[in-house]
Amino acid sequence: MANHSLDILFAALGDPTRRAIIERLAHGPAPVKELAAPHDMALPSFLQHIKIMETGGIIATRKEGRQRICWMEPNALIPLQGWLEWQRQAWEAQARKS
Amino acid sequence: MANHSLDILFAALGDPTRRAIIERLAHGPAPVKELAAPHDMALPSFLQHIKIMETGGIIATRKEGRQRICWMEPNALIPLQGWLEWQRQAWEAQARKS
DNA sequence: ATGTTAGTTAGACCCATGGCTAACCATTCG
DNA sequence: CGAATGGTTAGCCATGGGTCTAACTAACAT
Repeated sequence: MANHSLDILFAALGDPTRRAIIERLAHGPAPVKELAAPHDMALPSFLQHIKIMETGGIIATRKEGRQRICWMEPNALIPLQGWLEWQRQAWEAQARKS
Repeated sequence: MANHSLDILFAALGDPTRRAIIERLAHGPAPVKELAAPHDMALPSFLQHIKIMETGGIIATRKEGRQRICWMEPNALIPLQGWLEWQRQAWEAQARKS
């Protein structure tokens, strides 16, 4: 079961900066500047993370004046929950047999 | 919230070979040879994946004769489910406000 | 004792990732 | 207009991840 979208999603969440962005956006949209503020990192480096999550479908963005507003794509993480749940159930089914 | 263990867990699941190993082990323990069989890959490369998951606490292993048996560490993935669920709830709480 | 099986260790290689600076646009403010 | 703000693009660099081959060890089979 080589699922390319799981590759991208799991890899995206493997970085603490990106998880922090998600944690922030879960509470509502924000411009790049505000998202970047807590991360001691040059803006271009930070923007890279934004782009990774946008192309991965985890967040979406729109240009508004000179700002770029970012927000969660709330269903993006469902495949991950699905996969994890699947594993858990497979495990429990086999554990019950022994 | 820089959680190092989430780093390791998410990164581990970002690789399709490693997810496949988990999917297999969810159905019960197996020796390295059997795990490696479906993966067109040299044994040392494959062993690397095993080691990553073992040090990440996702699987455990024991030497048995000349084989090494691997099995799931069934609670390892709980932090991931926890984090995902947390995000989902944060999102829903803020969505309700608008 | 010899050969075969199943891992293991060591070393090398390549490319993707994550970070930087410098220079450049586009929008808004005074 | 001119300066400041918020992003963006381009190019560089170091590190790490995933792969390989070659050579070695430990256990089992004959």
